[in-house]
Amino acid sequence: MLSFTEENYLKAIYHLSNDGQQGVTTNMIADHLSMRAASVTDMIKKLAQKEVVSYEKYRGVNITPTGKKKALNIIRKHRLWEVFLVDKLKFQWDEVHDIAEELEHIKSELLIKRLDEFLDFPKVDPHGDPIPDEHGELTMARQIPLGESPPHQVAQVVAVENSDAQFLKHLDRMGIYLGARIKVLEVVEFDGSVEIEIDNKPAVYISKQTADNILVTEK
Amino acid sequence: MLSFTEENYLKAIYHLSNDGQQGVTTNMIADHLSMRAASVTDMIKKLAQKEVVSYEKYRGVNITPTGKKKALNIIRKHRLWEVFLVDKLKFQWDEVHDIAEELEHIKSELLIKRLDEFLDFPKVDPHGDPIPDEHGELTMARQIPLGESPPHQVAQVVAVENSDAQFLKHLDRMGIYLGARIKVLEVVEFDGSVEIEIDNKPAVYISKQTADNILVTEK
DNA sequence: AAATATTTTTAGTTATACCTAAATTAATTT
DNA sequence: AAATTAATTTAGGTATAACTAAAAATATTT
Repeated sequence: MLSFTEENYLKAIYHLSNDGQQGVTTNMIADHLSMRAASVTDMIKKLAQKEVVSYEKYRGVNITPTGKKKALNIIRKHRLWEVFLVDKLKFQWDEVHDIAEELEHIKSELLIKRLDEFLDFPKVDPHGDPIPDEHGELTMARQIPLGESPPHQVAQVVAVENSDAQFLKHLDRMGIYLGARIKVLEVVEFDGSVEIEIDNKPAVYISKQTADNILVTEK
Repeated sequence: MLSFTEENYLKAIYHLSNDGQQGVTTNMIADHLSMRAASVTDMIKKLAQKEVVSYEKYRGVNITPTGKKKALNIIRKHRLWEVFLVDKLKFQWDEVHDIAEELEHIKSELLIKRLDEFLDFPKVDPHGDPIPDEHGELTMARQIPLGESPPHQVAQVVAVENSDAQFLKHLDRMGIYLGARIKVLEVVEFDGSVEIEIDNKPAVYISKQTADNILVTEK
């Protein structure tokens, strides 16, 4: 059984190990969780002893299959609660992250089973991120940053890389939302900003930083 | 701000101080929380410093007005979550306590406001206990026998006058449970039997004897 | 009222999860 | 390859919330 804190570390390690080619470093974890490197080293040892990560001194950590399954289960709970908050309690999709961060640690498999049922087995959360199934399987379409979408082809917003309230507010002001259809007209060489058409409305420019944080799938 | 643990102590003290004629003793709290008396003494000092209880050595504790308000807020959350679990997620009323014990500590006033709305402002939990309002006011609604509930107005089952296994089994078969919403359609002159609608399902008749033993509050 | 029993508190210990400062290892420059 | 820089770990410390054992205060019996 993992503690609240251990669960948060494990989730961070999962998110930071993109495909797990090489180990996640101590500093990466410390940054991500706003914690000091020394504290991270302590916790890594505990997680290694519980066999949810493998760890070699100075070499970073790798999540084990057991750990990955546990991480995906936490993510499943987080995303199901987000769906609940938006679909049932009428929260905005940019308001739900922090609350779900707490709800995801409630311990009851039956609760999650019933919640899933109540929400009619959603496949994605309000940010467009896929919800792992009860076995920890994640099935999803390939997601690419908006700037990499081929020009003059319609793509659909399915997720954001950043759940910052400020960023989400910015998207809202620009008229960009989950499910929006966007056509890239041009990527500006100079600064990487992107000229786009949202839902066939007049073209606008968005910064490279914004474009990088919007994930789309080809339609 | 109180920690998870402090909240649990405060709740225990509230429950143990029936009207607060005299102080709650260290041992009472220790028993109630399955903890050692020495640990309780430590925590009491902390709670006294935070001014949610008043404390005099060897004399037990009394909850302060501030503390009482906080305790009632936690109880409010607990009971609202219980309503959610039973009404929406189809749990049995005897399965929900432990889960609500965790959910009650989620920190978000907005969440509770929205949950209350979503549940249609329930006045009692699935065990028939009253839900404090957002100001910490506990208005125990007047309990009346079902037969005296005004026709065509929804009432909620809050208690039974009779705890006979046979009677309870009968209620169960009829689909009547604590927290059920019942609308009286008509009281039959001839024999006093009552035509009711339970949770908006097709109307049924119950005998006068049964109706007299079901206590409801107006919703 | 003295003796005994019970309750409560104090003092000192443990585990968790964080921290700072110093030491060590690894990576990068020169 | 040596020197410097950066990353990581170790060592030791703090706060929280529990514990045991002993001391002190209160309550009950005789």
